[in-house]
Amino acid sequence: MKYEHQKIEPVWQKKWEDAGIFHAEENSAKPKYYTLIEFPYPSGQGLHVGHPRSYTALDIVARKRRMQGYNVLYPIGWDAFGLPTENFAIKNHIHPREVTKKNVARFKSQLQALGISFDWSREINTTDPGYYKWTQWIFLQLFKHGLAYKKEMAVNWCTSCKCVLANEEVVNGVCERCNSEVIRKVKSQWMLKITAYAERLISDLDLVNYPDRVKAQQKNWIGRSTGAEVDFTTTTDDTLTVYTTRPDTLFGATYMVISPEHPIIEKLSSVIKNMDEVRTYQEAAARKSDFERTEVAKDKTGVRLDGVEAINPVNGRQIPIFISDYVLVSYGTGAIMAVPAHDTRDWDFAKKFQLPIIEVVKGGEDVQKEAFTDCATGVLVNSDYLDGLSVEDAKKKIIEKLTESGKGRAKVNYKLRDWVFSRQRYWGEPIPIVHCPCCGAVPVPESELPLELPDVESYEPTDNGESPLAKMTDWVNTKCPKCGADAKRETDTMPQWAGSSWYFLRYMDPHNNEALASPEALNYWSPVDWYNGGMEHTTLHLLYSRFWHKFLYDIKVVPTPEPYAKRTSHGMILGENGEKMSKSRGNVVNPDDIVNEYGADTMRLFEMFIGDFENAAPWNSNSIKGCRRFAERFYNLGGIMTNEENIRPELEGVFHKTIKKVSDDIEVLKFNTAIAALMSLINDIYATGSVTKGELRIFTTLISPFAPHIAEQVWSEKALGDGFVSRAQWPEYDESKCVDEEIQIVVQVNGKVRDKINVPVEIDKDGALSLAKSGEKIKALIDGKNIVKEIYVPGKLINIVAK
RNA sequence: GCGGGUGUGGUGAAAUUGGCAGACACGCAAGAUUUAGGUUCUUGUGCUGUAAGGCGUGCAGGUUCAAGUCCUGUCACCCGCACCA
Repeated sequence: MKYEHQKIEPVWQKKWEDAGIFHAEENSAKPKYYTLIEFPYPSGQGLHVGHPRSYTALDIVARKRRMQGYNVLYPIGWDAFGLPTENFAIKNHIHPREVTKKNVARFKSQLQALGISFDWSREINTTDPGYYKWTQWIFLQLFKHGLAYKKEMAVNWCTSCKCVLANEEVVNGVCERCNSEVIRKVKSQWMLKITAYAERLISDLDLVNYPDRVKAQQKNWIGRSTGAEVDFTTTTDDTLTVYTTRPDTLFGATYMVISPEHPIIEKLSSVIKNMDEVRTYQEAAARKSDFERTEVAKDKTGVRLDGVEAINPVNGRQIPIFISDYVLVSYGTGAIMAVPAHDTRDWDFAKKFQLPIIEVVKGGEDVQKEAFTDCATGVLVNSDYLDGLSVEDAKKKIIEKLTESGKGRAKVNYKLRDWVFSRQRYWGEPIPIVHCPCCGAVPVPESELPLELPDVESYEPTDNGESPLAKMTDWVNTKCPKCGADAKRETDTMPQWAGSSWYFLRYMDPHNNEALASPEALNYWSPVDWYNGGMEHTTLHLLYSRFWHKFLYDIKVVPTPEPYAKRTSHGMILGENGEKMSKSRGNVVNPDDIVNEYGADTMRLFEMFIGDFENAAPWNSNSIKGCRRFAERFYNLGGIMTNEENIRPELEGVFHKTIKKVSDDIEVLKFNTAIAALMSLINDIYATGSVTKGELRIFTTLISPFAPHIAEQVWSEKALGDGFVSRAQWPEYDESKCVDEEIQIVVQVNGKVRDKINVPVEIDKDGALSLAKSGEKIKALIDGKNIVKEIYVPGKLINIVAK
């Protein structure tokens, strides 16, 4: 028989589906294991070769767990709301629902052709009203708990999508999706108070098993800093509060800077003599996009407020106040005290505006030439009662003093900002809120959920920045659920991140109409045991979903404080030229072509063999052949099978070692070396000219998570066991059989390998040494020399140091 | 600037606590079989040298009997954040 993947793969896929062997069991007595991959956005391009890297990896884990006796949940669904679908719909005048349906069908058939052991009976879709009913429900709970609020604010506005973007969606000042310019625009937006969870989002990272780089990146993004707030009074008797991480340098503050948007400017407009100049600067700053504002970062600009000064609370000194766009309104208090001697940005500004620079921390070079910013070594000077203290001690002391006098307090700040949650778009979950002239924002009653997306004639966003839903007057005009007065529905929709912030919960109980999932299902399946996904989601999806989950934990909907016990991350698959795959670069590989030509098993083996799972790897069409050959060599083993059940003695050691290696490597994502070990084993088997039935059974079981179709085929053709190999038991190894009786050790002279000898494993130092010295090569090298030292590492080497 | 990562043959890459650098695979070369070609099999394949030997994990030092691995310095590239006070 010849190995024909086109024939066997669809057969086994159908048999698996018919037998439902990958369905998670209800009410199972087995221990549970929940493996999760990031559900795909069903784009029009179809599956990318990057998708199977993650899916196959956790498929291997899921298949191994089933064979180890676990009740495994490995689900799949569609993150189907989103802009590309909507844009395609607009362009081609098709309803986004139809586009989604088509794309999902294509993705599904592509995934099924890969033989991933998903439980298709639990398939979900975020655009399904039965699903987004609960997305809306969660939003209402957030609203009721004061964590969803509406706010007039400057937002990121994509000029092409005509839509608000979250900070996370703006990359280098342009829209992450369409690369168009993003400008700032003041609009009323729904916000989610993720900042209320900032502290726990950091501290609870201790509860989970994530890679350090993921934890570091999340911490960095949340950006916790400790310092103090200090109240400065002004010559007009107003108060200006600043935030600083260096309260110890307060005596060195020689001016203040507030952001151009700071509200005190309006308050002081009658006092400020150069208001025209101030207004001009404010307008210029407002016109700048975030991008421009950071592009020209190094050149400081600003305007001094003429007619008002601030008073330093520790020494009563009057200092000028500037406005400058290097101070951000969105962080801290939107105002800073400037200490040019010890802050590089303040130093630049002071030099440009010829402001005094007073040294208050000694230890650096001349502060007139360069700011001294090191906190670890300096000693305080020119600072009254702080003189002589270290920076650390001075911080404590000044905060103490400020607190006593009521002029300041310790303060923690975060870079993380609240989540801009509304989008002026059609293809998203409607926000279930009614705006009533008397009652304000009123939640749609839960009994009326889902609030379905109405059909509209045109999905184009409007030029004034309103959602296409605003044109649907029949839908928009409604009654206030509270007082019955005429009211209007909220017309903004939720961002794509909404549906993906809780989808893993829905898989636990996907058809429930009474709750997002039953408490029993949540208790049994929570938390996700192993979640694999891309690094690009670390500060978006992963953070958002941790936030939602923590909120659901607080209101006692879910049983665990963290959603994912373990997170791992795959590297990208790059084009053959080492660049990111993209249409414009012409280096895209279509997974369908690979599956057709080489088969799903070869595709799976190749993607796992390609390199370190966590690092990026360039595609290499040549290497696929090696994996295909391996698959064929495995299939051909059937042709040299004998009917013995035992493992032959000469292969016993290598079999046990390989079982151990493959078992261990899967747990630590070393799929490449697991496959290498299997290749090596098959080479050893071929070297003997035959394979016993017992040996082939073990080999087939070991390879089955990687190449399941061909494994099933060999399992059934050679009658290796009952039913499916996918239901067989994972092989065990015997530690004592992993150790060889005779081993080769290396003999070094002065650290250089000169000889190799075979010794029994239990040999002692003297025995090994005398054996080593009896070799002709070694004899010649140490002859007539003084032996200074002899090192023996059992099982490894001997090193003779001779002079 | 801050945080994280990478650097090893012609190529993708391996390498428990420091202990044989290059497993496994691709490619290449020679041979065998079959053939029209491919497939399959065997052998070889880090560089250098006829050989013995010498050299070799970005670069420069250091520790050690022994360093890809530890320490100090340095270069290059990649990813994330970035006027966050």
